[in-house]
Amino acid sequence: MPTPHYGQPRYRAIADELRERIKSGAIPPGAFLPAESVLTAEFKVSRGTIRQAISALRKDGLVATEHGRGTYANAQFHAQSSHHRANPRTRQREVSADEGLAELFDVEVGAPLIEQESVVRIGKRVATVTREYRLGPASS
Amino acid sequence: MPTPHYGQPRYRAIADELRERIKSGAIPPGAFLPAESVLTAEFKVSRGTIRQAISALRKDGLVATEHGRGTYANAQFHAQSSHHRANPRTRQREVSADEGLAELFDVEVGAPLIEQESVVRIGKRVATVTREYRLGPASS
DNA sequence: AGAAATTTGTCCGTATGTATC
DNA sequence: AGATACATACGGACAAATTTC
Repeated sequence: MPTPHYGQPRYRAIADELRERIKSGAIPPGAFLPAESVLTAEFKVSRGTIRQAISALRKDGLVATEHGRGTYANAQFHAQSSHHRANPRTRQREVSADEGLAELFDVEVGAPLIEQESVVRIGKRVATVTREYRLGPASS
Repeated sequence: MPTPHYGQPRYRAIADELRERIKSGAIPPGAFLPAESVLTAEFKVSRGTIRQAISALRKDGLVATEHGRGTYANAQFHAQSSHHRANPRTRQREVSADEGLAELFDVEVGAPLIEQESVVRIGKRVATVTREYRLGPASS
């Protein structure tokens, strides 16, 4: 009998649980989370649900995932003013609309937008950088 | 708010948008479309709707899907190779690297980069603007 | 060097329940 | 009632990157 989702969806509950483990230090920065297969066993949900939960954490910048390797907790505090590059392959932040974006979105210059930046590396070299813009939350 | 489908259903609007991206070259022949999960995020619709849209493109022969790999644009001998540059949703230009880009690409601030901008409209509204950066020609 | 195992990425099909036009 | 669409969830299969043997 699949899928009653009264109240809170399971993927969100799982995301909360994992977030807690990271913030509490049970999963220290840099350490890998259990594999998806392990998490499905632990929480007794399907893999898709686990992936949904992890996806939420990734969007929050809490974790990063690498194909064939795993998902690990990010060191997210003390982010800037350091001399060496961590590896944020994707990053979300709020920016002000430049002239071009303002015109496209039909907002004023300087209006808040959400920028999602992702970096594609080939080997160590950066191949492409993609910045995707959406309207900020303060818009209907 | 779920489901106002005045006039055109959303899956058809999304199919049109994707078709446009392919024909405009934003998704060149052979290139993969974003994954279903990415498209759900981009268009803010459910997976079922995305699958409906892609299914339409597949029926038109515009794209092909391979299990476990993804969906890619077909090498579509564009019929008569005519001149349809009416509504360029995508645009390419040369820009100067800002601080963030310069660091990622490991070039100086102000170095020339190629920016490819594409605009996704849902109905008349601009949903997302994507700017993709690559190194300019002046780099080997 | 090569094969196997592990792990994530992606798609397939299906299902339940809700809501709106 | 029917079509459209949402969010959630299942289980399966194949693909691809990485690690281990």
